[in-house]
Amino acid sequence: MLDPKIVRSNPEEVAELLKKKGYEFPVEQFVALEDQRKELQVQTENLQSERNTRSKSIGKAKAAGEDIQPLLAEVADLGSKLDAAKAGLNECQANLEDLLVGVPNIPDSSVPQGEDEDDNVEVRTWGTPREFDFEPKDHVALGEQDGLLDFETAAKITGSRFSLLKGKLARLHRALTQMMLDTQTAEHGYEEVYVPYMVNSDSLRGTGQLPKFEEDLFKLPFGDRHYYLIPTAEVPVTNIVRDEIVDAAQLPMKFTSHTPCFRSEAGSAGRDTRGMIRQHQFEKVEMVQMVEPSKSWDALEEMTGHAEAILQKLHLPYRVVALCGGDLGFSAAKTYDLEVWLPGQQKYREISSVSNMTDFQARRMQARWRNPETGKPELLHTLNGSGLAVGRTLLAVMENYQTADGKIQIPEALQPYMGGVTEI
RNA sequence: GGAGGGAUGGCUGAGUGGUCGAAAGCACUGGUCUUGAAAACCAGCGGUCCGAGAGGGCCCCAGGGUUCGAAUCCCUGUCCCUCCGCCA
Repeated sequence: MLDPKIVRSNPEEVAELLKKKGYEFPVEQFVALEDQRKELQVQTENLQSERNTRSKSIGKAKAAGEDIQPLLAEVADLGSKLDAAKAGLNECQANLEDLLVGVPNIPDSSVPQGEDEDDNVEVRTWGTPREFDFEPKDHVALGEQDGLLDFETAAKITGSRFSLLKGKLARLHRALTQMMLDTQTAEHGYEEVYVPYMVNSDSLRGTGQLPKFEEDLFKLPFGDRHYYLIPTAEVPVTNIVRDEIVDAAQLPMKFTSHTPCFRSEAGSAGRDTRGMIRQHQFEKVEMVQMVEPSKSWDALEEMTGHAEAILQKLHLPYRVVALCGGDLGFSAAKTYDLEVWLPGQQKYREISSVSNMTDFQARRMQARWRNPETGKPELLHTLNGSGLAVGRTLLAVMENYQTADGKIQIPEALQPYMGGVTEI
């Protein structure tokens, strides 16, 4: 959520900044609601003040043994007036809340202008795409030739957009996960956490998936409410600090977690239907940081490096792109995507996304730290990034490390995790 | 699933329907003392909203209710703890 004070004081300016994200902020509607709120709030608070004063005097009179009947008569209709005022105020505040909770984060000034992914800006590249002296296959062809990657059986078990890995390929998937976790914990200082894979709606509201993006989630009835399968570990991990005030000494908080991710992929019918690129269920090693506000931009660069380190260990060529305004997510102020080279598609494809959410999620979550300089609780900044998406890394390894006879060589960094296996 | 107990400020923890936003301790901040530190002593110290300010409102898990007045009484829900049962 944006800071209501800032929105109130410069609604036009906020609207202008949000245009970069392709979002039209309803200035007039907001200002009208805000004016109404102010009036109703003052009115309600005056009535409350009056009730409090009078009730107190009744208490005093009673203690002094005086007759309180005349005083009771004076407050006779105060209650109903107050109820009416409160009801009006509540409704108005709910409307304002609904409006504000649907407004995306303001993009940072360094975010490139643009509408969609075609306008993203390449920041740097690493490595050189390998030259093949044969026609490289894509991961589907590679995996299906010996039945290690089996989409048909997965479809039988569940449906489309699920995958079944077998044997050494399943192990390679696990090896990647372990290598990523070990790197993030041992080399980059993250604390590993194991978290629930189902979350409540408060958590999703905190990180910004709700209320606007419910159709992207798997929703499970539970008693008289719902739980949701996590679309990313960002949700449970970031919500660790929801409704907390942490000491400055605890910052930065750096967590990493390996979880499955579940996405309904609503609205993506027909896109990336071949292979493991876009699945309802996939694994990811996530990095999350909670930092003091002045440090979040440095943290964004640092975290991007932490994701890059994995690709570098695997010697996978990639590029870093800065997302343009139109391609930025709802909660993000700035995002770098890492795109890995896929020989099967002759394209760079997203494999990680690292974002600074500034105080946007923290405000929704009321995640704060005590600033030693002011002694007051202030909002944290939150960041998250994939380090990395395991399924996509697996297929990147398959395609980049394939041999002419259809085998897959195991990158050196993974061999210790593969029990010495060097080729599949 | 059954039977009980609980939820109060950053933390621990008192609390009578009426100056209770709330004792006390810890933590924190400032001061005295000290070469310095510790200890001791003194003082300060919840959050949030509206307001230029004065000031005012709200918040004792959440939502309802009773009442002139609720942290305190009643109802519903959530979470935690203990015991029994079941269980990977």
